[in-house]
Amino acid sequence: MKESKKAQKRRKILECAEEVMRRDGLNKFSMDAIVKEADIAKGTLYLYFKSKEDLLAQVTVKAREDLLRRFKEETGNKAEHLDKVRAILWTSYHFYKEKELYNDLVAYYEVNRNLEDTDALQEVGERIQLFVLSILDNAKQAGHVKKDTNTATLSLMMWGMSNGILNLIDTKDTLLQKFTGKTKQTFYHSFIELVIDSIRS
Amino acid sequence: MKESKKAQKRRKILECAEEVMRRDGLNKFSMDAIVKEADIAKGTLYLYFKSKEDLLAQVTVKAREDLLRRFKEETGNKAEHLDKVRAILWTSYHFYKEKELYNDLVAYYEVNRNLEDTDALQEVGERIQLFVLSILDNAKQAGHVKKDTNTATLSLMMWGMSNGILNLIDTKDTLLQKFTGKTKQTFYHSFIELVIDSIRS
Amino acid sequence: MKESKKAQKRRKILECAEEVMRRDGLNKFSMDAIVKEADIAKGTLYLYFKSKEDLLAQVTVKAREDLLRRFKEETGNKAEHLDKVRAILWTSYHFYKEKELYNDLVAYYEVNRNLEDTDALQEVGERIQLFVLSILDNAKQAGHVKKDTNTATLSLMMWGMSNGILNLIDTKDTLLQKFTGKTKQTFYHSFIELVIDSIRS
Amino acid sequence: MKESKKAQKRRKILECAEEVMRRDGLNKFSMDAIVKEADIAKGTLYLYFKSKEDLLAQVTVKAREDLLRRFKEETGNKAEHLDKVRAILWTSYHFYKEKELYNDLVAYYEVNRNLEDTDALQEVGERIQLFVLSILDNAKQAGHVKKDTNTATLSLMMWGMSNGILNLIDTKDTLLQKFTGKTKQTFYHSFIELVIDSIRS
DNA sequence: TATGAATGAGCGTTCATTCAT
DNA sequence: CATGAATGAACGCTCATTCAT
Repeated sequence: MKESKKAQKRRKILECAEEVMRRDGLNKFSMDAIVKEADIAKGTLYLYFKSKEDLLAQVTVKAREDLLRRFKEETGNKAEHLDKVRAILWTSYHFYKEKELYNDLVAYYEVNRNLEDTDALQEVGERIQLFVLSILDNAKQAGHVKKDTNTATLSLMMWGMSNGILNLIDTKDTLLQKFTGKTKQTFYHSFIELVIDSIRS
Repeated sequence: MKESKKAQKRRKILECAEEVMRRDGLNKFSMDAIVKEADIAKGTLYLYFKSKEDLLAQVTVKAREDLLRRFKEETGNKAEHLDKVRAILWTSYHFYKEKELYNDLVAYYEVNRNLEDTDALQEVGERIQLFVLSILDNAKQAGHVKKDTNTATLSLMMWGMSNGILNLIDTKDTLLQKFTGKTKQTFYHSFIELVIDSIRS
Repeated sequence: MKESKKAQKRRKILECAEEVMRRDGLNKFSMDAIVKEADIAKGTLYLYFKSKEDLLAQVTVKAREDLLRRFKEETGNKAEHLDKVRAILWTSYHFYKEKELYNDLVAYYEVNRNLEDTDALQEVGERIQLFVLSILDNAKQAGHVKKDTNTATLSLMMWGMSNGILNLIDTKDTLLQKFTGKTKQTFYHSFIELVIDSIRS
Repeated sequence: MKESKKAQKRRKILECAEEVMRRDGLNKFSMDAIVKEADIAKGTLYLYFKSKEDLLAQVTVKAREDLLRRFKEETGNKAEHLDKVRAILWTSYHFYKEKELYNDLVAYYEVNRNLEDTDALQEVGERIQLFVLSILDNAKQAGHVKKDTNTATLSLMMWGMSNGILNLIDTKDTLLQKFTGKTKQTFYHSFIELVIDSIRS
């Protein structure tokens, strides 16, 4: 399986790239650092990824795929429909706590508007949306969510809002303490309940 | 009026810097580009701003001050308490549409964790929070907002959520169309009503 | 006395320049630092000194004049001819310990060959040589120095050698300790006695 | 022989660097000039030397190694012990005449106190001292040098004095002519005999 | 005479990308 | 497939000097 060997190496490089990005920051990391971390030659890196931007996009795709997998795991555990919704939001929180890189990637793409989502990037984004949408639709059908809720809109809105809250939590810790006296987790809990309140029937 | 002449030039440079940042992106813009845009010599730029980071911080301060001014103007026009809250959120929206740079700046400082907010930067951030808080407190006192609402938490949460939504609107337009069929404005309207619903008594 | 007022300011700037050169080093100091130290405007500095190089030359002239003055004081105290010669060499040592800048200046001019001695610089150099020469000639005439000593040659040689030794003392302290176990002062003493031994009759 | 090819290029760059330093001066030379002289790209220079300071240190090491090699050659030719000592001093003279850069390098590291000698730099300096010391010790053991001579002290002193004299010769030619009428070589000869006189038994 | 804002060539260094082997 | 030496444009920043006021 030559095929699998190549894929394996690709995965290894991707993991090293994640590590380097986490360590050095999305604005500072260099291709050199990745090459060193992965213990490969400069040219080899360009054999697998055609540019720095491409590598960044593929790391992002992987991160989003990981997130989707976690969504599925965590919602699978829950019986109640609204708990599944809560699980989605808490997973975003925990995912960010474990691998803050993910949220950096989101923000990075937002700041660098001219980096347009690649096809693969869009595709996994859509898969995430579709999954969240299915959770919401089921909850609605089961009557646990207001009849007049536009689930598609809500699905996207949850994504936007939770990213915004996570960024705030991540960078405005002092302000958070000073104004609310709450921990990050308590603050995020308040956010989740605000969302749930506004949709529950 | 020597004073005013220097201040005038400073303002001019700041405006050129804004333009360049908008055009080239916060991660890509160069001091050279600003120098060229402002039609001044390299050294002159460093006469007014001691480093690239300093310049960035001062542009951010200016943007936040502009935002606060707009908050005051727009809430001043409204009679109803909840309309004042709506005005805050709509102002963020319009402000971003006119000067999308502002939201990038917010996110930028969030992505670059080790760029610590300067004193001036923090101070204006707090002034914004305090202003929004006063609006919410008044609304609560007047009985238009639920008794059990934690206004300080809400104030911060509104900031986080609206930034997240604005980023999403800005970068995921295709997704927005595909999933909801809504315009940016309609989508943002839904967001505002979700917030209002969850706080009104 | 407008004249004296100008001369006074010139002297003040010169002293500030010395201070800055001592503090920041001959290779690192900037005209800005001098302007700040002397509390004058940039343009004013250039009113008194036509360039950085000119300023450096004039500081050097002043340093050499100070050295010559000290030579005269210290040799004046001594009765014995050979003690006067010793006094010359010890004065170089103490002068360097108090104002190491002097030796830096010497070295600086040596490293920067294309900085040619200005007329004023040469002139004070010659005055120093003539003074040392007169000390040596008197000692020779008094029979305390070998008859066949070429005093002019010796005078220059003493200058060269003591500068070399002072530089070595200044920068190779570790080597000095490791190889000889001597203090700077003891080492310099050995040097002086080597010189005296080789000329005394 | 990949190894040798890299070493060869390193040597070539080192030689070009020497040439540029000689031409432009140790305080003025730029990395750009070296790149141009060696006809390589800017980045290539940094592939071989990690900074300007590193390059300077390595050029100095090379110069000192060359000097030591010459010391060994020239002393090897001589039968008499004192002629070996003379050979050391004459070698310094000739070495400086051929590659005046060497003495500048010595002085440069002395002027720039905070450029600490790297390990390699110190090590070759010590090797030189040890070699000279061995010459002096042999001469002493053979009874050609005074019994009470401290050879370690003398070894260092010879280094210091000859550097001082060479600098003087190099930069005070006019003074030398005017005061002594001697050529550089004759003057240096006088210096050597002064040293020899003061140590011979 | 004194000022200090303005200049701009120049610096050391980095790094994404290429290509001959 | 893999290598890693080589590239060179671009970067943020400095500073001696000038000149209009």
